[in-house]
Amino acid sequence: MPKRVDHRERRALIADALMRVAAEQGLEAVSLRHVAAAAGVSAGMVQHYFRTRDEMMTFALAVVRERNEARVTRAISALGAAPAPRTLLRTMLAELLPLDEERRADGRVALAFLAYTAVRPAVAAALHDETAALLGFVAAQIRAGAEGRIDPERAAVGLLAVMEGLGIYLLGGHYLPETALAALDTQLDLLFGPEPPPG
Amino acid sequence: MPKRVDHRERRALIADALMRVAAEQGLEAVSLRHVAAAAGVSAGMVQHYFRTRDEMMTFALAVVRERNEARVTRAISALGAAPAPRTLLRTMLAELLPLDEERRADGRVALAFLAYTAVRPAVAAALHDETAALLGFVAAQIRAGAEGRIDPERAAVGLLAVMEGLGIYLLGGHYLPETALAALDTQLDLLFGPEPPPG
DNA sequence: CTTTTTGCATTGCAGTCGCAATGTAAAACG
DNA sequence: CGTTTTACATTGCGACTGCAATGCAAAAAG
Repeated sequence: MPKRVDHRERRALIADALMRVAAEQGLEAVSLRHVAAAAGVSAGMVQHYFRTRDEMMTFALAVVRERNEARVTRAISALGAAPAPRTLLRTMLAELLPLDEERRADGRVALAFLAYTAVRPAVAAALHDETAALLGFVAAQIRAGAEGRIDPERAAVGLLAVMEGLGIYLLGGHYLPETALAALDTQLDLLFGPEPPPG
Repeated sequence: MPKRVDHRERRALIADALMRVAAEQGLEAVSLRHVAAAAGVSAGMVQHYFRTRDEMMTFALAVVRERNEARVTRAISALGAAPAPRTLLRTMLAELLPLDEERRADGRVALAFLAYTAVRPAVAAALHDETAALLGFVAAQIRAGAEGRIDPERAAVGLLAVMEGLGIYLLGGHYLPETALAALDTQLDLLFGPEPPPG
């Protein structure tokens, strides 16, 4: 086996370029040649690492999900051991919101993929599992931290929906970041009772 | 002026076909020829009523928004005079969720347009105004109906976000319609206090 | 050394795209 | 009547698309 190169690295390089194109011009502008140009490589090389466009798209979708997962994991582990459920949820959900330009770019790509998968149900299965896992985690936190007034499952569905909806509105530029964060805190107030965050 | 035809009617016919194509295959499949085929007319006729593709897209986007507005207006007026704020909000928000196949199709198109406008900020201004108007209305209802415990503005942002997020998850097939409705009612419980709906 | 496999570049092809140009039929106007 | 204006239909062009095919250099294998 000659000229060993790191396949994952190359694919990640190409996927990065793809996401740059998608964030700036939409998924419809993602073509072999555009991505190649954005990555500064030849179109043939892109074709060498992704035999079809769909294969490239699927890989990029996986990258988006892994990025989000890494972000959440990092933010949570930075909280130290056994944080309060409310703090944990607030940290996690705020991390998932497109509050800075980097996350906005990722969010635009995620939104484009959301519309993409809405028409290709086969690809949407992975997202389904991700939501289910997230939902279970959030419900557990609510169960642990909130008073027993409300059904944790239902409250978790609502809380995740708030996060998702705020993300959409933020991407559309309808709200300022502080408005979205205030709405998120208000939602947590409703679930956990009013509690001014320390610091 | 010869051969008088109703321009609005023709444009609506074409826009209907466009939305059928967009709902089934995504916005990227919306081309002059595809739309013409779906409408059962020639491509030249489409070009006669929309000089550019962008003009056609913009018109279709307006149609989506008008459909939603009409749906909400109809559902609200069916409530009779002076309904309770909570009832009003629940009716309105439930009407905006993609709970049946017709609204799912519209929702897929709306989602596609959302991703579309995320990359074309100039087109997004109209959506911005719509959100602001909706937000003011929801805030007024909350102010009128909920106890003074919470800031109506923030609560309105959260409530709209819940609706939007539930819509996204419903389109992705992550939740059943009854799960989404239960989450919506839970959210209203949080704002207005637990109150079993009559009937 | 030769052989073989891999990495990548280039080229070409069939198809689709938006859009302009052109043609034609028909109806209102003078 | 003729003229003009509207409502389409058809054709064609340049640009772009995904993708297959082909070529070629370099490095590992024997």
